[in-house]
This record gives sequence, structure tokens and C-alpha cells, in this order.
Amino acid sequence: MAVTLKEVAERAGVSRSAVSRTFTQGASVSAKTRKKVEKAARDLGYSPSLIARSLATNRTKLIGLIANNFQNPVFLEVFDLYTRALQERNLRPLLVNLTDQTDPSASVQLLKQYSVDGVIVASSTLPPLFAHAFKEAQVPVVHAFGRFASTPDIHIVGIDNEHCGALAAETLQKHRYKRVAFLGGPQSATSAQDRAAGFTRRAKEIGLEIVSSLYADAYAYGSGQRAMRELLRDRKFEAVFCGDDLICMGAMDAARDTGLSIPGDIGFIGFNDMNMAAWQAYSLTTIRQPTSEIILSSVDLVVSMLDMPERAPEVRLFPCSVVERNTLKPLRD
Amino acid sequence: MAVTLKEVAERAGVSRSAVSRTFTQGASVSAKTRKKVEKAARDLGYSPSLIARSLATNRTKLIGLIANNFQNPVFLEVFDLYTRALQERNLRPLLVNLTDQTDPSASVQLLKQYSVDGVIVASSTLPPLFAHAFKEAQVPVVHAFGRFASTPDIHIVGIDNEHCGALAAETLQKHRYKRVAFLGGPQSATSAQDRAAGFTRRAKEIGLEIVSSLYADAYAYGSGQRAMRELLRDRKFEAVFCGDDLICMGAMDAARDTGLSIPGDIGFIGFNDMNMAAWQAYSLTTIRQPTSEIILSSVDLVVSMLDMPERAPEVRLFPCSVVERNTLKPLRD
DNA sequence: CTAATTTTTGCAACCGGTTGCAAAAATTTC
DNA sequence: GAAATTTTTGCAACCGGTTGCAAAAATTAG
Repeated sequence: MAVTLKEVAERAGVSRSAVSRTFTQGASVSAKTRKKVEKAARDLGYSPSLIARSLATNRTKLIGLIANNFQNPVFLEVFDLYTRALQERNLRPLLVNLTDQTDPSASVQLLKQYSVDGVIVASSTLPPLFAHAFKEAQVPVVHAFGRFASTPDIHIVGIDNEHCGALAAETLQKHRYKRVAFLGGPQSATSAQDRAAGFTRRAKEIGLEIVSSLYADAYAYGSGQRAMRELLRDRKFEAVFCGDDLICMGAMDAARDTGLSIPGDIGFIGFNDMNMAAWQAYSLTTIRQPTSEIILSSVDLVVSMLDMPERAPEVRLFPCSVVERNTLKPLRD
Repeated sequence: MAVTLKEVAERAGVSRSAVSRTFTQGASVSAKTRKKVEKAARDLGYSPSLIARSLATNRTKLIGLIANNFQNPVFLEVFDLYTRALQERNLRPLLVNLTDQTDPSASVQLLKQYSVDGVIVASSTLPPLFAHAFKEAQVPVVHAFGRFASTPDIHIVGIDNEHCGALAAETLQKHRYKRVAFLGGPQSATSAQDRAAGFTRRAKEIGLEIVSSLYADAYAYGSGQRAMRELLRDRKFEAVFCGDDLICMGAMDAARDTGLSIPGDIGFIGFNDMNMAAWQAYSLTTIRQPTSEIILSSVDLVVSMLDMPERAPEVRLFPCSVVERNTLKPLRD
């Protein structure tokens, strides 16, 4: 069916090796034979089979991309950046959607079977243990958006969630709030835990009172909405720190639904600075997570491991910053 | 490095074929040898290499998934559904992000090199010609969300966009609007063209006056916002039909920004019924496109072509329906 | 122009599986 | 229990490339 190396070799009147060499980087072929081969290949419409090449070279140029939250539009930004970054480096993403039903260890198995060259776990909700399973299976892995450990066993790229939680507390205080609520992501997520910890610690230090605290059941709009309704049953706070923009939007809509105005009656600060945070309907003040830096860096890291599989695990943390929009009451001027 | 067929065979004391057979569907092995092999495999931690298998069987179980709009959150829903549907059928998506820079013919080449078993083009903005290129390369292809042709060369799954445009016109009339505007997706997209055509035709038939008409430059929030500002410079209409929910949200925010209330001062009807359309901040009346049916159907179709590559091209159209929320003035009761 | 050196080329083995075929083993039939 | 039939097994070729090695060709040095 497809045209093969052999046919090209025959037509060009050279050996199969010669053809192979003209199509592999850095192999030595004379200009003359290269010309001949290229012509023959063009005539026949030949393009080398990556499958066969993979078998021989033990490289597939496939990178497993594991995600488990297809509810949060921020992941579309993430996919966009990943696919582009990988494509530019001549790699392809093999997308794995880790739903609650799918058995995590099956994914490890699966990606091993496909002989992916590396794996990027893009999730802040998966336990560190999960990414670790790839290391054990000898597959280069980096955990993007993962929890940072001071002595990591695997590469981690992300942010210091605890510090960012503290930043949220400081921002609320700066805006002269005294009594606030915390509305986090799912409690099982390390990111949610760390943001909560940093927020709580810093709040205590600077005398910001956290009067209510609740974890949403997912990084999703509906979860934020539901959690906020719950919080509103006893409103003793003047502002809310939401552990995620999407949760925040759900929460804001729930608040508005009861007639509250933002930031007049109640203030909000989110987390991520996803594209939608800038939308007029929300115009959300939020902690910006440098998504694109994290992604590019994690791709670089996984690429570097392709050549140096034993490279010592590294932690790369990027700074977050506050993006002021209109969901906190204005600073006094 | 990885444990191979041969090692398992040796440990189990059988031939390589025996091992191969215990791991391939429907091959004949006695219960006794199967036991032996399975034990040996377990001991060694063996799992067959899909690469090698692919080379031998000429099947990769990879499906190319081509998309070109990573700005529209509706695509996250699309990816979610596709990855799940494929995973359930033991297939994997190889995601291609077709940006404006990437040369379309390069993607065809690329997916051919990876020997994908089939391709799904998930886009309403790509020309029919693009998907057609795969057919010429002998790769099973289905165009999801594509333009329907009465004598198709390739499989098409989607909706009758023209009819849906007409449905929008009828809905506006039913809500007693007289003078309306059309705010479409990018003019180059067949979906935008067809929705415009149906809307215009039906409007004329039922005496709905289209006083303004404009195409956004992309299926994106910002594009809708900009286009709406343009339209608002001469507001002679009482409602707008937007060719996409996301565009509609941008448009609504632009309208609100000038102090207009919805649906008091101006009505909106969108298209798609993406998850976000139900959000409180928008609560969008819209034409529902049965995304999930389209996706499942396109997966079924591509799967069926795996066994019958010559299967005659088929068109599958799913009905759309109006989802009434709160962006059109209430019906008289 | 010959010898020494460098570059190019083809051979053949290999990557890790599958599968048609014929022989061997197990089962059924009479 | 022998013959006929069915099932299981191993051999060996194949899928479409890559690559170490040694021979051949081209280039440089003297």
C-alpha cells in the first residue's frame, strides 16, 4: 500500500541504507546520491514510516500528556500551549483523559505500551505518587502544576502555592478587608491544600480574620456556585478568596443571584488569571499563575530528559503576581 | 531495557509465537500454555510493544484529531468527549493543533507518517477540501461539524446549519422582534455562511427585518465584543442573532458596557448551547447543537471505516433545538 | 603518481512483534 | 484401538526502517 524504503532504493539505484541515510539527521550521504534519492522519493510520494523508525531507534517522538480536568476552560489554554510547544519541537502529544473511572495504573501501562518518549502530567489535583509511577517505569516524567517538594524524586514545574495563598491574604488586607472567607478547590488537591495553608498562615500573621472556610468539590463553575450558596447562609465576611477563577465565577454568580453587588457588598479575589477572568461580566481581580512559562518550561525539561534520562530531578517555581481588576473595593487614594 | 517477547518465551519454555498468541485477541492457545505464559509475563512485568505490533499488523490504534480553535471553550467539551469515546474503544487521539502558521498539507503528511488508523477533523471552519486530502492519502477520515453536501466524497457528521439559522429567525419572530441584527462567525467558515444564509432566507419569508449584519473575525469572545461595538454605532435593531455562544457573550458584555440591559433594551440569541451558556451571568437563549451525538457518531463512523475502508461516504445530520433562557424578552402569556 | 587518509556505500543483523503453513498433539468417531 | 478430525505448536518469513562494520571510492598529502 504505502511506498517503502526498498522501492525508493530500487528506483534510485542505490542501497536501502542510502535511502535511510538521506532521511535521517546527520547521516553521511554524498550530494549526488542524496539528489537521486530525493528525486525518486518525490516521484513515488515516499515518506518514512515513523512506526518502523521508532522500532529501530527506540524513539517515538510521542509525549504522553495526562490531564484530568476537562471542565475548566483554563485547560484549553493549557492544551493549546502544549500542543504548540511540542509541535514546534517535532514531538506529538498523546492525550490521556484521566477520568475518575479510569484506573491510573492503567494509564502508566498504556503509555508504556505506546513507548512514549516522555510524559507530562498536567494537573494540580493528582497526587505526587501518580507521576512517580512513571519514574519507576523508567519513563521520563515531569509533573507540571504539581506540588513542590524540597527534595523531589521527579521534575516539578509550577508555583509556590503556599506563597500565593499568602499573597491573596496580603491583597485582601491591602484593600482594607477585615473579615474574609476562603473558598478552595477540592480538598484532595495539593494545590488547594497549599493555597489554604498559605492563606491561613499569612492571614493570622497580619490580623486578617478568616470567618468561614469551605472546599468546593471540583475546580468547576458549578462547584463554586454551590459552595458559595452554602457560605452565604451565614455571611459574616466582606470578601472571599477563591482558589480558582472558575470557582470564583460560579461564586460571584451565586452572590449576585441573591442580589449582592460586587465589589460593593462583597469582594472577590480569584486564582489563575485565565483568559475569561478579564471578561467584562466578571473583570476579576486574581492571582496570576504564569501558565505559559510553566508549560514551556515543562516541555523543555522533558525534552532535556530525552537525552539525559538520569538528569537529577529539578524543581522550577515561577512567581505569581496580583492582577487588579474590579472585584475588590478600590484602594483608598 | 524493556522486557520482550523472547524473554517471556524463554522463561515460560514455549515458542515466541505462543507468547504472541496469548496476547492477541482470538488466537488459539491451549489453557495450559496460556497459564504458563501469563505467569512468566507477570513475573517479568512484560507488556507487548504496540509499536512493534503496529509494524506487523499495520494498525496503530491511533486516531488523528485535528482542531483549529483552541480559543473556544466549547472545544474543551469536544476534547473531553472525543478522548473518552476513543479511550473506551481502545483507541488513542493524536492531537493536532492546526494554527494559522501550520501548513495544512504538513498535517496530512505528518499523520500519514504516524500511520494513524483514521482521522477526525473536528472543525466547522476548515474547508471541505482539507478533510478531503486525507481521503486522497487513503486515510479513513470523517469531518465532524463540517458542511453537509448532498453528494459527499467523505463522511460528514454535523447539523444543517442553514436550517438552524432559519430556526433562529423563527425564534426571534416568535418573541415579537421586528428588526434584528446578524452577528456571525468568521465569514470564511462554512458554518457561518450557512447559518447566515438560512437566517436571511427565513427572515425574509416571515417578514423579520435584518437591519445590520456583520461577521466577527473568529469564533472568540474578543471578536464578538469588537463586532458588537461596531454594530452598536448605529443601533436600529432590537435583538441580535449571534452565530456562536462565545461570540454572543462577548457581544452581550459589549452591550452591557454601554449601559444597555438584556433583554430589556436588547435581545440575544446564541448558537451551540455550550456549558457556559447556562451560567447565571449570561443565561443565554440559544440554539442547541447536539455536540455529544455528533462526536459519538463521528467516532463510530471512523471506527467502522477501520474494517470497511471503502464504505460509501455518509452524511449524518442531527437536529438542533431552541433552548430558552433569559436573553430574549418573554413571550406574551 | 603513489600512499595515506577521509568519506561514502552496501551488507547484514537487528528492533519486537505477527502469521501462514505444516508438523505434532489432542480429541472425536467408528 | 486405529483412523479421521480438530486443535495447538513452532518454524521462519515478514513488517519498514536503522546502524556497526568493512570494503570501495574519493580526497588529500607528499
